[in-house]
Amino acid sequence: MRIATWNVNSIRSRIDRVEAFLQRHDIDVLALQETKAREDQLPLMGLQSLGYDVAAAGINQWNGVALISRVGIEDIQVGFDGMPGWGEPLAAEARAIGATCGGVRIWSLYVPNGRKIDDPHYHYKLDWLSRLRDAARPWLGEDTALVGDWNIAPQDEDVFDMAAYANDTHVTPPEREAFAAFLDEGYVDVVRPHTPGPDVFTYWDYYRQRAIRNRGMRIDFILGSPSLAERVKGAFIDRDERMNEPGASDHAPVVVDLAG
DNA sequence: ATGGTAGAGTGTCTA
Repeated sequence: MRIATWNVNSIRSRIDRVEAFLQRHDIDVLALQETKAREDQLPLMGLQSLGYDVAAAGINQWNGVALISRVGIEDIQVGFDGMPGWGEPLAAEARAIGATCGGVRIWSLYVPNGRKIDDPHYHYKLDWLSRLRDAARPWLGEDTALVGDWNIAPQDEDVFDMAAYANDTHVTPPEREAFAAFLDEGYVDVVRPHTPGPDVFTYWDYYRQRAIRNRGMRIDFILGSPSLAERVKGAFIDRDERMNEPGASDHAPVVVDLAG
């Protein structure tokens, strides 16, 4: 089974590229972030004609998450118990949708950006991650994948220029500690072992021609529970999808192959 | 510190 995650930056403006991506790489399950569409705005026809079912959550033009699957979508959940995600002053957004697809529990996650380190959204980001970790702890014993845009670059090697991000979000010690806490609990970065070398970026800002200059960051991750990690046969970052301008999302898709 | 680009949808907000 082949699963992927992609911050698509509007599913409506890029539906042709989504469908091409699914076909080009023979994807079974695709988790999307920043769909920027309500459920009633989703472009479903083409996806359904390709054999995919869609589960999505989105309530405004900035966020939104979705799961696209051709191996079933069961037990769909939006958010989870005890976790903010709906209706709170800083959180009137859809940032997590989970479902069981082909026997694997997959969560499409769009971690809060944090904006600036003196912004309330920065603290909301850390709190959101803490609650996600609490929610995800019981899932360690199942085949679970936590995938999406984490808005954290966990290592210096994950940033094109650390000096450019001094005193900025995505690289602060508390954010890195929040990410590392998932690994400490037993979740595994299942992509890095299969992408050796320096080309690990998954995101290149639209500004300043950062894609063609390869000034990017690694902020999109697929974390697997131990049993899921044992099934991983390979992984890759579809850099070409990002580099094929114009019309690209600012993020590249990340793909993982599972045995069985 | 600021600004650069892109997408939502017309006012800016978000990233």
